[in-house]
Amino acid sequence: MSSATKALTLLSYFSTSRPEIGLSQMCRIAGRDKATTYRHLQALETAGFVEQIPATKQYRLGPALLQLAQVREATVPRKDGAKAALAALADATGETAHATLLSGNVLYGLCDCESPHHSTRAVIDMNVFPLHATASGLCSLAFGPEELLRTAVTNLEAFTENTATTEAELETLVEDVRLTGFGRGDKSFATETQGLAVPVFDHTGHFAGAVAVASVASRFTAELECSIKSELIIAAREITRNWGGTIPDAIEALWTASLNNPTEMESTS
Amino acid sequence: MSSATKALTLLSYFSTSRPEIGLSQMCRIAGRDKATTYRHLQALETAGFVEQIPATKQYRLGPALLQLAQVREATVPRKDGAKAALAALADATGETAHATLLSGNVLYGLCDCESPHHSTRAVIDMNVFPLHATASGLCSLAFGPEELLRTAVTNLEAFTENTATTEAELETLVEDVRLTGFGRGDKSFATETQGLAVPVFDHTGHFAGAVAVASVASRFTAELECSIKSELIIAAREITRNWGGTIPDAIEALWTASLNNPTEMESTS
DNA sequence: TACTGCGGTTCGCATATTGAACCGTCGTTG
DNA sequence: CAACGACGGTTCAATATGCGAACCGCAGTA
Repeated sequence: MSSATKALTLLSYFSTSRPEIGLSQMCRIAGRDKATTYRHLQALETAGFVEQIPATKQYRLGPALLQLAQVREATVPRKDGAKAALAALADATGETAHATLLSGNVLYGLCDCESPHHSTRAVIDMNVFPLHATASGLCSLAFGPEELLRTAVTNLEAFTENTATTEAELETLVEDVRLTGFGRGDKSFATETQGLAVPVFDHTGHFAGAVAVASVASRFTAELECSIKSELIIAAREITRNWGGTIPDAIEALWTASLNNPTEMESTS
Repeated sequence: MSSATKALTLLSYFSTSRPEIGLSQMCRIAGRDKATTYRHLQALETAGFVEQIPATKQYRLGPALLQLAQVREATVPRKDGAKAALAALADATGETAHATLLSGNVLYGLCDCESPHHSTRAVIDMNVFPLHATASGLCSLAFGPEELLRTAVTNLEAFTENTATTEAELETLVEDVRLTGFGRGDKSFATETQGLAVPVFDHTGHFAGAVAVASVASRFTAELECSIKSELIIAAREITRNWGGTIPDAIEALWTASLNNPTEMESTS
């Protein structure tokens, strides 16, 4: 791991739920030496990727990110194209909706949207989505590039007791996604959440990412699932259109079949 | 310069006008070795800060930036607070408006807004604003931390023949800003543009950045200048309020005086 | 006063980083 | 078509660079 990579990974520890991190705290989180961490934070600071709050000496994400994100959006304005569809999806289902973006072998969270409909809701606070344990990740494995599966099996971390931890388990899950057209995360990432995802495609015609709904497991019923699936399809079409792609006919057919005989499809898993 | 810093600086070469950069091109721009640049780009890629377009092998900014910028915005939503005011400013003046943010010793562009009023207009395409050559930069030197001037004089690059290139020249310019409350960039950064800027303040009560209007030199008249100044003051008050700060009374007084006897003030420069 | 945890610094060692040189491939051109 | 140059990517010896244990001063506190 290059030292540049090490420095950059520090950034991923910032999140909306933990926006400010002190030096010692960062050392503990990253599991690295204080001097090293300090130098890395300094490097990040000179580049404007973090800034130090003078009062508390804590670090937080810096303004240079706004710059670069702006350039990225101006060049590849995918986030804009997803926002409206996600809002509609969250509103229609009453659950948290989010979109993910595959870049290389990594699935990044792009944008998420909570619904105010319930007081309890799933909160998306991730930068990178594990491929083997989330509905979006399984979608990527099912419809993304084939080599993705090879990288996924190298890290089958068990997030819950439902996480697939063997290559065989994972392959059955992926096969199920290929049959139904829906990625399912049945408490496989967090014990309280139930995820459903569908793939989206970009102008190259390839798999580009996924759009998903994370529901609270305790209120997840067959009716809700059916409703979420319908809305997911609408959102996937919308986002795919915005990104200049089209849903492959094969997948549209899967969705139709899957919605018409849900029980038969579920029995295949 | 740490290798992390070196890798991070590569990111700053991306801009809306140059969103995709190949390996060799990046080497030339950065003036560094090919192998080194390649490794740096790889590190950036694994961190999601750049991604490689499979078709052309060129690199462009990656999706991880969107993540982090989102967190930054959620934590310190300054851009949102400036957007509306900038739009109003651009609309009222018919010129390009922008806001800058001081972090450490560097003045970053935060957000800009072009007015559709004229067919020719100033285009803001900078990540970092030179302190000695822009209206916003002079504002920072005049009202920001004192040590800023020391770092500014270490790089007095001449962008045009009007750029201040000696410490003495720069100090007269800064002194003028301190007397009038307005930063002026009289074709000091580009030969065709005329900038006017005022400082904005954040919740700490310190100088936080500047809001500015960049006009096309050929249509810059005394009337336009007066109009821009009035609108700038309105925008500065608005943005400062949004950032939780207040305009120091001393600066409000400068503006009032400067607007009442513009000729007398100009004679001091 | 002694103790703890904090941000920040020092310094010798060893490892990760460096860049000249090299490779295979592509599109161009005489 | 073969020679050419530009490109992305790789190798390897040399050494610059990053590393971390130990240390410093400070602030809170018991």
